[in-house]
Amino acid sequence: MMPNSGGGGSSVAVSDDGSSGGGSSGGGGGSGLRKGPWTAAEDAILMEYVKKHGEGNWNAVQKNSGLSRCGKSCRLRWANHLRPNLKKGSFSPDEERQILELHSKLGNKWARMAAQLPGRTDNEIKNYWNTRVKRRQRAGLPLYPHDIQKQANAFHLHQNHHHNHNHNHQPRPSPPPPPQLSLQSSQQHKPNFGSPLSLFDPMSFTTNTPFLGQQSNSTPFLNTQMHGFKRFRGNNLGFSNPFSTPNPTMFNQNFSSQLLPLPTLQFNTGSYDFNPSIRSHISPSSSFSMKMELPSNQTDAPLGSFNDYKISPSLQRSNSGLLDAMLQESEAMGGGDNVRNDEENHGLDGFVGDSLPSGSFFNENPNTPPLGSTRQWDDTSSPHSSFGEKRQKEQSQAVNPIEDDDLSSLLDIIPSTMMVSELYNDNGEISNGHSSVVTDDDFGLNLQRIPANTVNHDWSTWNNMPEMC
DNA sequence: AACATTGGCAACCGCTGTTCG
DNA sequence: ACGAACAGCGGTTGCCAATGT
Repeated sequence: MMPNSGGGGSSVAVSDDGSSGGGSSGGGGGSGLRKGPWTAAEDAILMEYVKKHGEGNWNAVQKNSGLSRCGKSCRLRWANHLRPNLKKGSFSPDEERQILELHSKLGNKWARMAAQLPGRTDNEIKNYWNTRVKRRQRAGLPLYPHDIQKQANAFHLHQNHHHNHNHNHQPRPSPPPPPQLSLQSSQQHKPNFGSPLSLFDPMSFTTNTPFLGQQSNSTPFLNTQMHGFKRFRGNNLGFSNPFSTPNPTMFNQNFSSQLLPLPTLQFNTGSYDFNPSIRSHISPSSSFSMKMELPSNQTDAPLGSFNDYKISPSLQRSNSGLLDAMLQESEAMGGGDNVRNDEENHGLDGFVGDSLPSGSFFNENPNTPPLGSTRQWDDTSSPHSSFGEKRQKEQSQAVNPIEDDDLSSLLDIIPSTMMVSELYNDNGEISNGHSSVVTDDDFGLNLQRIPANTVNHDWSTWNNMPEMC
């Protein structure tokens, strides 16, 4: 698909209130703030501002730089497009699987998911998921492969057990949500799929399922768990520098305990067990597909180098899930001990061909008409999907320098063996914080529309999916 | 060729939580 | 204790391009 050169947010407009939502976070209150797509000039201003002052205190951007954008908009633009080490382009199969696994465990906690996917933003993940949800929903297919489902069950059971075990020791500030399909806020009006595994079988899913009954009686994830960390801003004007090195001490003291969910969601595993009789042996030996693109058409201006960013001791002052991700990525990319050499991992940890483990991606939902024996659980049917890009695997594996019980339990469930393409292209990744420009001629784009009969590997169904699209 | 549908994505919106005076 | 300011999260919107009919 073409990069969105037009930019999403409709036409450029001038905001009357400037305070897009939330309290006063918009700042500036109605002084002709711009809305809509960002221009290169605006990007440059914002980049320059962050370069000088670091992240945080976004409302000061407008005041100090003359940028006619609300602080909220600045933060968003920075976080999603301008900050260093952002990884643009399609999700790799590894990343896609990670998203599945994380979503199965966390639900629509995009920011936390993004924290586990270096270089990816919550918005990206959210968009990916939403489009995928729509597609799979239309197709009546399960969202989670069997193995991920099992992992998620194990995870939640473990977490629940862990929680129960410590029940008398930890305050539980969040009351259970009302029975509903998701754990989302009351602003949600449309049917949604926020709950972990709630989309497992959309065709047969009803509010009477045991799963929901369990859920309704359970405590949701603690949405506020991160705040103690996120709000760890302090004495340096609230600024942080996104280009500094993470402080391991801070991680040990704050990160893990704040980041981790404490889900107590219970699952009725028996009700959602798939028939694993048919297995898909996915041989991801596909062509590498990775489009690199500007964050938008507005960022084609020279954005300057980050090399001269000052290293501020105020790094972790203002924080976010995105910063978490950055910190992790920084750790991964900085040649730390956790970083594994690319060369070591090529074609190793992943499964290849018939050795692909636990890939029983099927929906044997009795309510769903059989689609044939070749039906597979199929996510990379997404035209946005890509294959290969192995280095993301290393990144994802090297993500977490943090260890504690909860996080370990989470990470332990995520298999170290991810699907790996046999073919890949090392050029297909941004690692230096600049958006690589790959034109629409990028082969990855072309691959997305390859007819099934021209793709000579088992993943063809992922690209084709005649039943679905 | 024209129109409709779909996919992708940037940006906005509404809300909540935290910090600070 | 209270409210304003701030920061961030998750959901939604709306545009554009590609694809399908």
